[in-house]
Amino acid sequence: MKKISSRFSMAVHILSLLATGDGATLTSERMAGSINTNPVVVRKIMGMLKKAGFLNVRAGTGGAYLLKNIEDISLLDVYRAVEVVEEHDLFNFHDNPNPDCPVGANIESVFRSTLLQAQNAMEQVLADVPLKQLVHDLNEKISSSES
Amino acid sequence: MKKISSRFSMAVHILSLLATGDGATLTSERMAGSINTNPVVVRKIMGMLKKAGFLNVRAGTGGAYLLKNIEDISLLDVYRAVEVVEEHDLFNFHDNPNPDCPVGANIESVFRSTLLQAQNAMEQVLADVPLKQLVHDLNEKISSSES
DNA sequence: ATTGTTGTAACCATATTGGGTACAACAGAC
DNA sequence: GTCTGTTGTACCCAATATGGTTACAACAAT
Repeated sequence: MKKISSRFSMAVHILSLLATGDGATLTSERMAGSINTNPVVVRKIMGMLKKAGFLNVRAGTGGAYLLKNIEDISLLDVYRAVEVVEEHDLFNFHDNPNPDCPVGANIESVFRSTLLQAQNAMEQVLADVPLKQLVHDLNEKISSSES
Repeated sequence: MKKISSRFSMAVHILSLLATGDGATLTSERMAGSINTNPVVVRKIMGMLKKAGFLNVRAGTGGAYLLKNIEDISLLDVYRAVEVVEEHDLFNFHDNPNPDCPVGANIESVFRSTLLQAQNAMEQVLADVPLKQLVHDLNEKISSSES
Protein backbone atom coordinates (compact mmCIF):
# COMPACT_ATOMS: atom_id res chain seq x y z
CA MET A 1 0.00 0.00 0.00
CA LYS A 2 0.96 3.62 -0.05
CA LYS A 3 2.78 4.92 2.92
CA ILE A 4 2.65 8.23 4.68
CA SER A 5 4.63 10.69 2.62
CA SER A 6 8.29 11.13 3.37
CA ARG A 7 7.58 14.84 3.40
CA PHE A 8 6.99 14.28 7.08
CA SER A 9 10.41 12.85 7.76
CA MET A 10 12.02 15.46 5.57
CA ALA A 11 10.27 18.22 7.47
CA VAL A 12 11.52 16.82 10.74
CA HIS A 13 14.96 16.64 9.23
CA ILE A 14 14.79 20.29 8.21
CA LEU A 15 13.65 21.44 11.62
CA SER A 16 16.36 19.36 13.27
CA LEU A 17 18.96 21.00 11.10
CA LEU A 18 17.72 24.41 12.16
CA ALA A 19 17.64 23.39 15.79
CA THR A 20 21.12 21.95 15.85
CA GLY A 21 22.74 24.36 13.45
CA ASP A 22 25.37 26.81 14.51
CA GLY A 23 24.71 30.30 13.18
CA ALA A 24 25.74 29.38 9.64
CA THR A 25 23.08 30.20 7.08
CA LEU A 26 21.17 27.14 6.09
CA THR A 27 20.09 27.52 2.51
CA SER A 28 17.79 25.12 0.77
CA GLU A 29 20.84 23.95 -1.09
CA ARG A 30 22.68 22.96 2.07
CA MET A 31 19.66 21.31 3.59
CA ALA A 32 19.04 19.38 0.41
CA GLY A 33 22.59 18.14 0.75
CA SER A 34 21.93 16.74 4.20
CA ILE A 35 18.57 15.26 3.29
CA ASN A 36 19.81 14.08 -0.05
CA THR A 37 17.15 15.54 -2.25
CA ASN A 38 16.51 18.47 -4.51
CA PRO A 39 16.63 22.04 -3.15
CA VAL A 40 13.22 22.73 -4.60
CA VAL A 41 11.73 19.93 -2.57
CA VAL A 42 13.21 21.52 0.52
CA ARG A 43 11.80 24.89 -0.39
CA LYS A 44 8.37 23.44 -0.92
CA ILE A 45 8.40 21.80 2.47
CA MET A 46 9.82 24.91 4.08
CA GLY A 47 6.95 26.80 2.56
CA MET A 48 4.55 24.61 4.48
CA LEU A 49 6.51 24.93 7.69
CA LYS A 50 6.56 28.66 7.22
CA LYS A 51 2.83 28.75 6.71
CA ALA A 52 2.49 26.83 9.94
CA GLY A 53 4.52 29.51 11.70
CA PHE A 54 7.44 27.28 12.68
CA LEU A 55 10.13 29.10 10.79
CA ASN A 56 10.90 32.01 8.59
CA VAL A 57 12.95 32.16 5.44
CA ARG A 58 15.04 35.12 4.43
CA ALA A 59 13.99 35.92 0.90
CA GLY A 60 16.70 37.09 -1.43
CA THR A 61 19.54 36.69 1.00
CA GLY A 62 18.73 33.12 1.88
CA GLY A 63 18.67 30.99 4.97
CA ALA A 64 15.98 30.01 7.45
CA TYR A 65 15.53 30.27 11.19
CA LEU A 66 13.10 28.93 13.75
CA LEU A 67 10.27 31.07 15.01
CA LYS A 68 9.07 28.81 17.79
CA ASN A 69 10.77 27.01 20.61
CA ILE A 70 11.36 23.41 19.79
CA GLU A 71 9.65 22.39 22.99
CA ASP A 72 6.52 24.00 21.63
CA ILE A 73 6.47 22.02 18.41
CA SER A 74 5.26 18.45 18.60
CA LEU A 75 5.81 15.88 15.92
CA LEU A 76 2.08 15.95 15.36
CA ASP A 77 2.30 19.66 14.63
CA VAL A 78 4.87 18.94 11.97
CA TYR A 79 2.83 16.05 10.63
CA ARG A 80 -0.18 18.28 10.34
CA ALA A 81 1.75 21.11 8.78
CA VAL A 82 3.18 18.94 6.09
CA GLU A 83 0.63 16.29 5.36
CA VAL A 84 -2.58 17.11 3.67
CA VAL A 85 -4.38 14.57 5.82
CA GLU A 86 -7.82 15.85 6.56
CA GLU A 87 -8.36 15.60 10.26
CA HIS A 88 -9.97 12.16 10.27
CA ASP A 89 -9.00 10.62 7.00
CA LEU A 90 -6.07 8.32 7.43
CA PHE A 91 -8.23 5.45 6.29
CA ASN A 92 -10.06 5.35 3.06
CA PHE A 93 -13.57 4.12 3.26
CA HIS A 94 -15.14 2.63 0.14
CA ASP A 95 -17.71 4.91 -1.40
CA ASN A 96 -21.46 4.60 -1.27
CA PRO A 97 -22.16 1.19 0.16
CA ASN A 98 -25.60 0.05 -0.84
CA PRO A 99 -28.17 1.69 1.47
CA ASP A 100 -30.69 -1.00 0.64
CA CYS A 101 -28.54 -3.68 2.22
CA PRO A 102 -28.62 -3.72 6.03
CA VAL A 103 -24.89 -4.23 6.22
CA GLY A 104 -24.12 -1.72 3.51
CA ALA A 105 -26.34 0.85 5.13
CA ASN A 106 -24.81 0.62 8.57
CA ILE A 107 -21.28 -0.59 8.38
CA GLU A 108 -19.73 2.76 7.71
CA SER A 109 -20.93 4.44 10.87
CA VAL A 110 -20.01 1.43 12.96
CA PHE A 111 -16.60 0.90 11.46
CA ARG A 112 -15.60 4.51 11.27
CA SER A 113 -15.48 5.03 14.99
CA THR A 114 -12.90 2.28 15.32
CA LEU A 115 -10.86 3.69 12.51
CA LEU A 116 -10.95 7.08 14.19
CA GLN A 117 -9.71 5.57 17.42
CA ALA A 118 -6.87 3.89 15.59
CA GLN A 119 -5.87 7.07 13.88
CA ASN A 120 -6.11 9.07 17.07
CA ALA A 121 -3.91 6.60 18.90
CA MET A 122 -1.26 7.03 16.26
CA GLU A 123 -1.46 10.78 16.34
CA GLN A 124 -1.39 10.87 20.11
CA VAL A 125 2.03 9.27 20.08
CA LEU A 126 3.25 11.97 17.73
CA ALA A 127 1.62 14.64 19.87
CA ASP A 128 3.50 13.43 22.91
CA VAL A 129 6.93 13.94 21.40
CA PRO A 130 8.11 17.54 21.25
CA LEU A 131 10.74 18.33 18.69
CA LYS A 132 12.97 19.18 21.59
CA GLN A 133 13.08 15.59 22.69
CA LEU A 134 13.97 14.34 19.26
CA VAL A 135 16.71 16.94 18.95
CA HIS A 136 17.98 15.95 22.36
CA ASP A 137 18.16 12.29 21.41
CA LEU A 138 19.77 13.29 18.17
CA ASN A 139 22.46 15.33 19.91
CA GLU A 140 23.17 12.48 22.25
CA LYS A 141 23.57 10.11 19.37
CA ILE A 142 25.77 12.55 17.53
CA SER A 143 28.18 13.08 20.40
CA SER A 144 28.33 9.39 21.17
CA SER A 145 29.12 8.57 17.56
CA GLU A 146 31.76 11.29 17.45
CA SER A 147 33.66 9.85 20.35
CA MET B 1 -1.45 12.45 1.18
CA LYS B 2 -2.37 8.92 0.30
CA LYS B 3 -4.71 7.16 2.60
CA ILE B 4 -4.83 3.58 3.67
CA SER B 5 -6.45 1.60 0.91
CA SER B 6 -10.18 1.09 1.00
CA ARG B 7 -9.45 -2.58 0.43
CA PHE B 8 -9.37 -2.74 4.19
CA SER B 9 -12.88 -1.39 4.64
CA MET B 10 -14.13 -3.54 1.80
CA ALA B 11 -12.62 -6.62 3.38
CA VAL B 12 -14.34 -5.84 6.65
CA HIS B 13 -17.54 -5.32 4.73
CA ILE B 14 -17.19 -8.72 3.07
CA LEU B 15 -16.53 -10.51 6.32
CA SER B 16 -19.46 -8.73 7.94
CA LEU B 17 -21.71 -9.89 5.16
CA LEU B 18 -20.59 -13.47 5.72
CA ALA B 19 -21.04 -13.15 9.46
CA THR B 20 -24.51 -11.67 9.32
CA GLY B 21 -25.74 -13.58 6.31
CA ASP B 22 -28.45 -16.15 6.53
CA GLY B 23 -27.55 -19.32 4.67
CA ALA B 24 -28.12 -17.74 1.25
CA THR B 25 -25.12 -18.09 -1.03
CA LEU B 26 -23.13 -14.92 -1.15
CA THR B 27 -21.58 -14.66 -4.56
CA SER B 28 -19.08 -12.01 -5.47
CA GLU B 29 -21.87 -10.46 -7.49
CA ARG B 30 -24.15 -10.07 -4.49
CA MET B 31 -21.38 -8.78 -2.27
CA ALA B 32 -20.34 -6.29 -4.91
CA GLY B 33 -23.91 -5.08 -4.84
CA SER B 34 -23.75 -4.34 -1.15
CA ILE B 35 -20.32 -2.78 -1.28
CA ASN B 36 -21.08 -0.96 -4.48
CA THR B 37 -18.13 -2.05 -6.50
CA ASN B 38 -17.17 -4.52 -9.16
CA PRO B 39 -17.44 -8.28 -8.54
CA VAL B 40 -13.85 -8.75 -9.61
CA VAL B 41 -12.68 -6.38 -6.92
CA VAL B 42 -14.56 -8.50 -4.41
CA ARG B 43 -12.98 -11.65 -5.74
CA LYS B 44 -9.53 -10.19 -5.51
CA ILE B 45 -10.04 -9.21 -1.90
CA MET B 46 -11.63 -12.56 -1.13
CA GLY B 47 -8.57 -14.16 -2.58
CA MET B 48 -6.46 -12.40 0.05
CA LEU B 49 -8.86 -13.29 2.84
CA LYS B 50 -8.81 -16.86 1.64
CA LYS B 51 -5.03 -16.90 1.65
CA ALA B 52 -5.16 -15.63 5.22
CA GLY B 53 -7.40 -18.56 6.11
CA PHE B 54 -10.45 -16.54 7.11
CA LEU B 55 -12.82 -17.93 4.56
CA ASN B 56 -13.23 -20.34 1.75
CA VAL B 57 -14.83 -19.87 -1.61
CA ARG B 58 -16.72 -22.55 -3.42
CA ALA B 59 -15.21 -22.70 -6.86
CA GLY B 60 -17.54 -23.39 -9.70
CA THR B 61 -20.68 -23.42 -7.67
CA GLY B 62 -20.06 -20.09 -6.03
CA GLY B 63 -20.46 -18.54 -2.63
CA ALA B 64 -18.15 -18.10 0.33
CA TYR B 65 -18.19 -19.06 3.97
CA LEU B 66 -16.18 -18.27 7.05
CA LEU B 67 -13.50 -20.65 8.24
CA LYS B 68 -12.75 -18.99 11.55
CA ASN B 69 -14.87 -17.73 14.39
CA ILE B 70 -15.38 -14.02 14.19
CA GLU B 71 -14.13 -13.65 17.73
CA ASP B 72 -10.83 -15.04 16.55
CA ILE B 73 -10.36 -12.49 13.80
CA SER B 74 -9.24 -9.04 14.83
CA LEU B 75 -9.44 -6.01 12.64
CA LEU B 76 -5.67 -6.01 12.62
CA ASP B 77 -5.72 -9.49 11.17
CA VAL B 78 -7.90 -8.25 8.35
CA TYR B 79 -5.73 -5.21 7.91
CA ARG B 80 -2.68 -7.38 7.62
CA ALA B 81 -4.33 -9.82 5.28
CA VAL B 82 -5.39 -7.17 2.86
CA GLU B 83 -2.78 -4.46 3.03
CA VAL B 84 0.65 -4.97 1.70
CA VAL B 85 2.07 -2.91 4.53
CA GLU B 86 5.37 -4.35 5.51
CA GLU B 87 5.38 -4.85 9.23
CA HIS B 88 6.93 -1.50 10.16
CA ASP B 89 6.44 0.67 7.19
CA LEU B 90 3.44 2.87 7.62
CA PHE B 91 5.69 5.88 7.37
CA ASN B 92 7.97 6.56 4.52
CA PHE B 93 11.41 7.71 5.47
CA HIS B 94 13.36 9.72 2.93
CA ASP B 95 16.15 7.74 1.38
CA ASN B 96 19.84 7.99 2.09
CA PRO B 97 20.27 11.07 4.22
CA ASN B 98 23.81 12.34 3.95
CA PRO B 99 26.07 10.26 6.22
CA ASP B 100 28.64 13.05 6.29
CA CYS B 101 26.24 15.40 8.03
CA PRO B 102 25.78 14.71 11.74
CA VAL B 103 22.05 15.21 11.49
CA GLY B 104 21.71 13.27 8.30
CA ALA B 105 23.73 10.42 9.69
CA ASN B 106 21.72 10.00 12.87
CA ILE B 107 18.22 11.27 12.40
CA GLU B 108 16.85 8.11 10.92
CA SER B 109 17.61 5.84 13.83
CA VAL B 110 16.35 8.42 16.31
CA PHE B 111 13.17 9.26 14.46
CA ARG B 112 12.26 5.76 13.44
CA SER B 113 11.62 4.53 16.93
CA THR B 114 8.99 7.20 17.41
CA LEU B 115 7.39 6.38 14.12
CA LEU B 116 7.27 2.75 15.11
CA GLN B 117 5.57 3.61 18.36
CA ALA B 118 3.00 5.65 16.49
CA GLN B 119 2.30 2.87 14.07
CA ASN B 120 2.11 0.29 16.81
CA ALA B 121 -0.38 2.40 18.74
CA MET B 122 -2.60 2.51 15.71
CA GLU B 123 -2.37 -1.19 15.09
CA GLN B 124 -2.99 -2.00 18.71
CA VAL B 125 -6.39 -0.38 18.49
CA LEU B 126 -7.21 -2.56 15.54
CA ALA B 127 -5.86 -5.60 17.32
CA ASP B 128 -8.18 -4.97 20.25
CA VAL B 129 -11.35 -5.13 18.18
CA PRO B 130 -12.44 -8.60 17.19
CA LEU B 131 -14.67 -8.84 14.18
CA LYS B 132 -17.29 -10.20 16.52
CA GLN B 133 -17.58 -6.87 18.26
CA LEU B 134 -18.00 -5.00 15.05
CA VAL B 135 -20.64 -7.42 13.86
CA HIS B 136 -22.40 -7.09 17.19
CA ASP B 137 -22.48 -3.31 16.93
CA LEU B 138 -23.61 -3.65 13.38
CA ASN B 139 -26.48 -5.93 14.29
CA GLU B 140 -27.56 -3.58 17.01
CA LYS B 141 -27.57 -0.70 14.61
CA ILE B 142 -29.48 -2.70 12.07
CA SER B 143 -32.26 -3.74 14.41
CA SER B 144 -32.54 -0.26 15.83
CA SER B 145 -32.84 1.24 12.38
CA GLU B 146 -35.38 -1.35 11.39
CA SER B 147 -37.70 -0.42 14.20
C1' DA C 1 -23.52 -30.86 -21.82
C1' DT C 2 -25.20 -26.62 -19.86
C1' DT C 3 -25.01 -23.15 -16.47
C1' DG C 4 -23.29 -19.89 -13.26
C1' DT C 5 -19.39 -18.86 -10.68
C1' DT C 6 -14.57 -18.26 -9.54
C1' DG C 7 -9.58 -17.07 -10.28
C1' DT C 8 -6.45 -14.41 -13.07
C1' DA C 9 -4.44 -11.85 -16.49
C1' DA C 10 -4.44 -7.74 -18.92
C1' DC C 11 -5.54 -3.13 -19.34
C1' DC C 12 -7.14 1.61 -18.05
C1' DA C 13 -7.77 6.23 -16.05
C1' DT C 14 -6.70 8.61 -12.14
C1' DA C 15 -4.12 10.41 -8.32
C1' DT C 16 -0.03 11.09 -5.65
C1' DT C 17 4.63 11.01 -5.02
C1' DG C 18 9.42 12.88 -5.15
C1' DG C 19 12.26 14.91 -8.31
C1' DG C 20 13.65 18.44 -11.82
C1' DT C 21 13.77 22.94 -14.88
C1' DA C 22 12.93 27.60 -15.39
C1' DC C 23 12.38 32.06 -14.03
C1' DA C 24 10.63 36.22 -11.78
C1' DA C 25 11.04 38.55 -7.25
C1' DC C 26 14.03 39.74 -3.86
C1' DA C 27 17.80 41.41 -0.62
C1' DG C 28 22.24 42.36 0.35
C1' DA C 29 27.23 43.47 -1.19
C1' DC C 30 29.77 46.22 -3.86
C1' DG D 1 22.58 51.09 -9.52
C1' DT D 2 24.38 46.73 -10.74
C1' DC D 3 25.64 42.11 -9.66
C1' DT D 4 25.05 37.94 -7.17
C1' DG D 5 22.93 34.26 -4.88
C1' DT D 6 18.66 32.79 -2.97
C1' DT D 7 13.79 32.07 -2.63
C1' DG D 8 8.96 31.16 -4.24
C1' DT D 9 6.22 29.15 -7.83
C1' DA D 10 4.64 27.36 -11.89
C1' DC D 11 5.25 23.57 -14.76
C1' DC D 12 6.52 19.11 -16.19
C1' DC D 13 8.10 14.32 -15.47
C1' DA D 14 8.51 9.21 -14.37
C1' DA D 15 7.17 5.95 -11.22
C1' DT D 16 3.78 3.86 -8.52
C1' DA D 17 -0.65 2.36 -6.50
C1' DT D 18 -5.41 2.45 -6.75
C1' DG D 19 -10.06 0.86 -7.95
C1' DG D 20 -12.46 -0.48 -11.82
C1' DT D 21 -13.34 -3.25 -16.04
C1' DT D 22 -13.22 -6.83 -19.76
C1' DA D 23 -12.20 -11.31 -21.01
C1' DC D 24 -11.70 -16.00 -20.44
C1' DA D 25 -10.18 -20.55 -18.81
C1' DA D 26 -11.12 -23.72 -14.90
C1' DC D 27 -14.54 -25.56 -12.21
C1' DA D 28 -18.55 -27.81 -9.78
C1' DA D 29 -23.15 -28.98 -9.68
C1' DT D 30 -27.33 -30.02 -11.98
